[in-house]
Amino acid sequence: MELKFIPLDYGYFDYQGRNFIQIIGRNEKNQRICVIDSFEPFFWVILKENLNEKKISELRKKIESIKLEDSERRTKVEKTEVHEKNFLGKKVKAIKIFITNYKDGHAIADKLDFPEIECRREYDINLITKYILDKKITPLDYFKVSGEILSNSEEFSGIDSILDVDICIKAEKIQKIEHEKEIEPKILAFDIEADEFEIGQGEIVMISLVSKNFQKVLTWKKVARTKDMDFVEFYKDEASMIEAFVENVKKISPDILVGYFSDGFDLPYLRARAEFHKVDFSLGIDNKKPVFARGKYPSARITGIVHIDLFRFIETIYSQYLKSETLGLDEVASELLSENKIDFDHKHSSKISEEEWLDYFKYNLQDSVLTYKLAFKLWPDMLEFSKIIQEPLFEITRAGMSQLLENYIMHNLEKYNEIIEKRPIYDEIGKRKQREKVEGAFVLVPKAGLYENLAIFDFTSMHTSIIISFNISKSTLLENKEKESYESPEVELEGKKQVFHFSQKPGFLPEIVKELVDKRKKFKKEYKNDPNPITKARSNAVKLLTAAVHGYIGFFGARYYSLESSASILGFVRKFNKETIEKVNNAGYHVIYGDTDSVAFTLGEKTKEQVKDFLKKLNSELPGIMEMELEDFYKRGIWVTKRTGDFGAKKKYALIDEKGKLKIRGFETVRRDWCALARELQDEVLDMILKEGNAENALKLVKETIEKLKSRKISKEKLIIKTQLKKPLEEYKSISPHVTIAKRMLEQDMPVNIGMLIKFYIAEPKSNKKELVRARARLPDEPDDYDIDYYLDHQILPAIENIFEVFHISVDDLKGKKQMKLGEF
DNA sequence: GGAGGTGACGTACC
DNA sequence: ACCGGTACGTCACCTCC
Repeated sequence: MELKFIPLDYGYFDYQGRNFIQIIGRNEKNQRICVIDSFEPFFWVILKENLNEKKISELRKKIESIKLEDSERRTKVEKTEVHEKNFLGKKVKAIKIFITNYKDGHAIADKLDFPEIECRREYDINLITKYILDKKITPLDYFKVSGEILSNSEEFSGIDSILDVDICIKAEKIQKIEHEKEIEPKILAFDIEADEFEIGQGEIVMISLVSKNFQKVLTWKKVARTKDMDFVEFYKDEASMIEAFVENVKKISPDILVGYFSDGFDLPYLRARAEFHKVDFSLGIDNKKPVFARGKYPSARITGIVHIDLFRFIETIYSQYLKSETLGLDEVASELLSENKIDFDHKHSSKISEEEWLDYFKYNLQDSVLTYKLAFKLWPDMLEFSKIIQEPLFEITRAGMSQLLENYIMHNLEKYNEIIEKRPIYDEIGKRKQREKVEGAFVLVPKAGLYENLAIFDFTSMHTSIIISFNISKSTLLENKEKESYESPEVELEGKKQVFHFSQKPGFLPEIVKELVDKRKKFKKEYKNDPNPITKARSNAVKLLTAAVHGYIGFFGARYYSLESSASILGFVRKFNKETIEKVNNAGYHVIYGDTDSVAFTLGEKTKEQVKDFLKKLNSELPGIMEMELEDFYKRGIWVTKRTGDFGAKKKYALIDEKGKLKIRGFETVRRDWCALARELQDEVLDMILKEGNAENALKLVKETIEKLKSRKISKEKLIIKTQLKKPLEEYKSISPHVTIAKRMLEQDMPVNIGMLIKFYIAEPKSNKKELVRARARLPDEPDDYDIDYYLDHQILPAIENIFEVFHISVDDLKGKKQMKLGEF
């Protein structure tokens, strides 16, 4: 029997002490397929140099006799093989050790303390990753599998009758085939509403479910049905509502179950309530409950159904493409779908009036509708990440950038015959985290002012191109200088100034990164020629991976961590930026500013053509694949002074291009922790100044705004300050306004969660005494008067003062009041 | 008891 | 534990005189 399938979900089970892989996927007839594949687990020991054949064969005998007696299984070394491999770029002899059960890899490795062994590797890799590496059954590709169909079979303790699949096949051979079209997954979105925010503390009032041609809200509240409530199903109590949820999931049988923050809220809540009522919560196609992984980032895994928490994917990966200031469902849906959540004032279900229930149901349904639509919107990105990195969707949607890149690297090492380096253990991580920081990039102090006629050059993928051009990595770092080697600029590391040398023999990591850069170019072109969501996602995915390489090398949890490499890369970054600044100045331009990989300068008398020719010349002088590009020409730009000190502020500027489009960096306008009034005013002031080249109209606007503020004509909405709560309240050493407000919210039984934006405004002091800002902070619905002086001195003026200073206009001019002279007292 | 420095904190840039 | 260094600015907190 032979059939086609696309792998979606990977799991494994033990049978007679051995590991078997259980892949759940779909075929072209849209049937759900389970493929069971064997897996021969193995890891490596790398031998010390110069061992003779006899020694090696003696060692193999010793290794082959290893058995694990105290294990719950009978695990032993099944066989060994000797291979010529590479490890960290060096040729090594290694023994491949096959064992009965991968889960005992650690225990067996612990017994391998023979003096002939240099080190043991690849027993710390996730079993599924190891399987994909070994057999190349990569997620979301098409495969042809031949083997025995299991139907009411005794095989694997009757697994085929337990699993809810259309076909279960025991694989003999699996072959990748050319894919016809991308899979269109069956997605089911869900969302719950509960009475208490604390998980399990209240009752779940309703659950919404949305899939293709399917919209439902399940509830147990006794509400009089109105004609608009067709989508609502009523149940006798919370327990039977949860049962109905499980039944619906089983009936729809989706490939993907998607929620928004469902790892942290919806699924744990459902589990807690199911446990409370002793309701069966077996969502898996194997009739098992979801498996919850605890930790800082909890996750919920369901056998056979890929559970995706969209919030997780957006937070770690997709947020860089978004403008949204918060990553809540409402704002993200608004940006990506131009659709919003339904406005509904959340309250305890006991306080909801008869008429309000319909709105609450609609609200709940809409959340699932948005989640469903977002899942489709982001599907190309999840698909492409999964295919490029070759890891399953569940992992891809939860991994950080470093994890993704590391997986990409691991899945691309075979070509280099490399044995995979170990993950740092606890002690090592501790050591790495304690080390002092390496010096970072260079930022040029700008001279404050308004400038005309500018251009910006920047290096394309600077850190990554340095890694490739100078072959920088853990494995290419030389202990001693060699004749043919790349030399880093002098850098300070561990208190001493030093220079590092890297081999000119290409290392596997820089090579893999180079391939990534080539793919980036290829996919970018592909997208240009054929713009669609898939080509766009593909191009973006490699772009993100390419950009993450330097961060990965300096990340304490990385397998290929290398502090020397990181310090060297940053040394080159500083060198090239400084050199460029100098060259630009020497060529008769005037450099205004530079940060890390960029340089901004005025053209003076020079023409654009001259600038472009000059760029060509600069590029011809750059080594390796390093390259600079013209970011753009700008009509005007403004740099301001710091509020403390009278020199130019870094990372704070505004530019206007020739089409009149503004590019604002660092200013309060782009900071979400400033009130809308200050942000909008600053934005308009910058716009006027950059368009007009002078401050006259802007000054008028400021004076008008100040007058409005003073006469309380500004709505309170514009004065709300939003600050994120970053940690549990009790961990704050310094009690700032937003912490005070969060505490008050808690007292009023309002939901307070880590990560949420705390909103408040500043009211007039109650007494004459000078009160702390936090004493004057109020919740948005508290009815006090806003503090005019606070908003003037702490929001409006700080936001615009330094801009006007460029035009020699002082604060007193701004306030529009004649100054009190000393003589008047 | 007010001035000024410093640390904690949040946010942005690259 | 889940990319890191540079930088700005606010507010609370502490010390000093």
